[in-house]
Amino acid sequence: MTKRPTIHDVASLAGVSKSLVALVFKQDSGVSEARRERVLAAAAELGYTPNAWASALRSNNTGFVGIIVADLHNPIFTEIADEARQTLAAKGVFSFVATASILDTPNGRVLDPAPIQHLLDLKPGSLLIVGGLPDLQPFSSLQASIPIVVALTSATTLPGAVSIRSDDRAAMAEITAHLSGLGHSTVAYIGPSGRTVMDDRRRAFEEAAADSGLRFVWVSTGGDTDEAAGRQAATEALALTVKPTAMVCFNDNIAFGAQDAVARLQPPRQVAVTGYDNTYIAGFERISLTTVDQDRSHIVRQACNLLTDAAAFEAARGSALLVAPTLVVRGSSVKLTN
Amino acid sequence: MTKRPTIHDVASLAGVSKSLVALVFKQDSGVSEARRERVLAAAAELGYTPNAWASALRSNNTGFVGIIVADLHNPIFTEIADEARQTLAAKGVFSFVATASILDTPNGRVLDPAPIQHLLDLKPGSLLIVGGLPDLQPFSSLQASIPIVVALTSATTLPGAVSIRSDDRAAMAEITAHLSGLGHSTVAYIGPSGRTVMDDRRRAFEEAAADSGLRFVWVSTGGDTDEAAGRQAATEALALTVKPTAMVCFNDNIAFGAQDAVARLQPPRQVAVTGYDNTYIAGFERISLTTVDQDRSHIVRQACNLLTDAAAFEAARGSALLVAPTLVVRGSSVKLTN
DNA sequence: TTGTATGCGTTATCAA
DNA sequence: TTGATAACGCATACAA
Repeated sequence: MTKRPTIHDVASLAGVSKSLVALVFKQDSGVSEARRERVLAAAAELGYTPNAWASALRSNNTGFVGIIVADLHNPIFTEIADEARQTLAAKGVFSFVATASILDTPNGRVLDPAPIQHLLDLKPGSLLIVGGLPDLQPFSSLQASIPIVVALTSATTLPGAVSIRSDDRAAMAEITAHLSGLGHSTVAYIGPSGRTVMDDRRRAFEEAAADSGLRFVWVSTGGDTDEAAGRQAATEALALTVKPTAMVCFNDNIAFGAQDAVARLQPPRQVAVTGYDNTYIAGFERISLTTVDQDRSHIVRQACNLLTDAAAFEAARGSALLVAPTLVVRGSSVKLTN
Repeated sequence: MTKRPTIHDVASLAGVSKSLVALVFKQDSGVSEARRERVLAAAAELGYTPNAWASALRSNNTGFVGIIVADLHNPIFTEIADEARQTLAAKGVFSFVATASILDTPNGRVLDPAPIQHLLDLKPGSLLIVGGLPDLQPFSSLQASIPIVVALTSATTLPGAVSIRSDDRAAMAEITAHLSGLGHSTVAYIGPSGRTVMDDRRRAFEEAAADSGLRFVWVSTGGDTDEAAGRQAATEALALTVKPTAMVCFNDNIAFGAQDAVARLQPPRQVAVTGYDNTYIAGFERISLTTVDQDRSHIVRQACNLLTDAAAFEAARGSALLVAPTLVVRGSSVKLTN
């Protein structure tokens, strides 16, 4: 194995001290042109690149952005993470994505501290958390020292963080208005409970549904947010004695499961389904899911700005930014027929 | 900010030397029960966890598995990465997922070396690469020193690595037999070219199609593998003078795009579509995509075994393991009607 | 402008 | 069995 060249190797090849090499790779000024070129040439010859983590160990600040994805299975999480990574890269800021790991224990779901801790050991200059985590405890001691932005959920237990999410009340008002306009009067809400977004969104639905004069029932998916849980809960909802003619789902994944449940109905029956997130799948012709667009790029832009501009973050610290959602109407929200 | 406790803090609280604390956290034996308990108690009180990267710096070996995901947009990549992470965690092995970043340059697509380099700086004990990368250069100097496993593609430029992928020839033979059994005789292949899996899979299709006596045409998606490229290429294919009655797609994402193109046909016309990967989306009732199942869990199990068992890896070094695929027949592969 | 010394949190080596 | 010391690759204060 060819060992990776270090600052030491470059220094000895260029015939200078290690400090000088460090200087060349840090600042623009403070080193003479002649030496700078010698160092750069030596570095190029050896193929040297700085070891960012060794430097982090020493300086306690690398300036990179740590990105934590709550769940790889939800496309909107990976899309946001990926877009953030690209946006930051365009600004010349490096980011590192880590995925959270949820452990199923007898006491319920717990956040595995290890992957998080490992990312934090890397000493990120700021942190972006995408999606809801069972537990924000590992970050509580950090919120004073680095900017933390939480996207797609609110960070109630992290008062020093900034959260950016779409306005659920506005979204649910649009959805219920849309459905009642289509003639629906009995609607089921299919979604989980337990964490902030989950409960907030459901309550937002319930208020909006009441305002629109809809009869509604909530069928829980437990703590799950995937299509399997959606399929199961929707199947239950469709078997209720007071049959809902529309199902409003917590997110797209659950809605896809609900669509499955509708497709399997015997005898066939048309039931409207709506989602939340506008993942790319919702736009497929065969899916055509009416859903709420969270304005991904706006969320990402805002998040990246806060993550890289300390003053902007301080000004926003502790606030919960709401982004205006848009209802994307597609074929899944069918008109009521009888 | 409360600083994270270090080995130093634990040592002074327990009234022992740092070396002893390190020993306690390293091995089971070699330290007296009395001291071990004192150290453990102190560590618990302070909430100490070792800083893995500082230890990597010194020991040159952390034992963790680095996982590189080629593309977050493809569900099978994230699913494999996630399942590998869980499988390794069950074995008590920590893994860290990094996502590759592809840069669009005038010279075509290039792998951004930075994220890769950063992961390698962490000194993984072994490496899992999920999906095809434009360039395996950054790993060439590494293949002698640590086990590298490449999943879902072959590593032609990395002779020291082990690749695990499904048998494209077997899969394509099944697909073409299935389609010709349904009465199809003119089939379009929708897929990219340029990298190994891309070209291999296409050639496998062409051979199988010829063997099955099918007429076929290839409509390229360029270098793209997403649904937008699939939609576009499939639209072209459907407009050909010799109209294909079936479209075999490189992967599920492209197939979803192809399904979109079919759905938009005016006047409506039934065209069979097949995919490759059996992502969870393919199983949705409204999608019902006939596709090739790569036997995810078998691939993951095999990969994780090689990544954690040095002897097993050495025995397999340089080989390309083929996993038997299964054709999952669903509603999208319609019978030929006229 | 350049070099020396020291420390980040850890492990490895060697004595005791 | 335990402790002192050096080193990993780098950054920073300070001296030259």
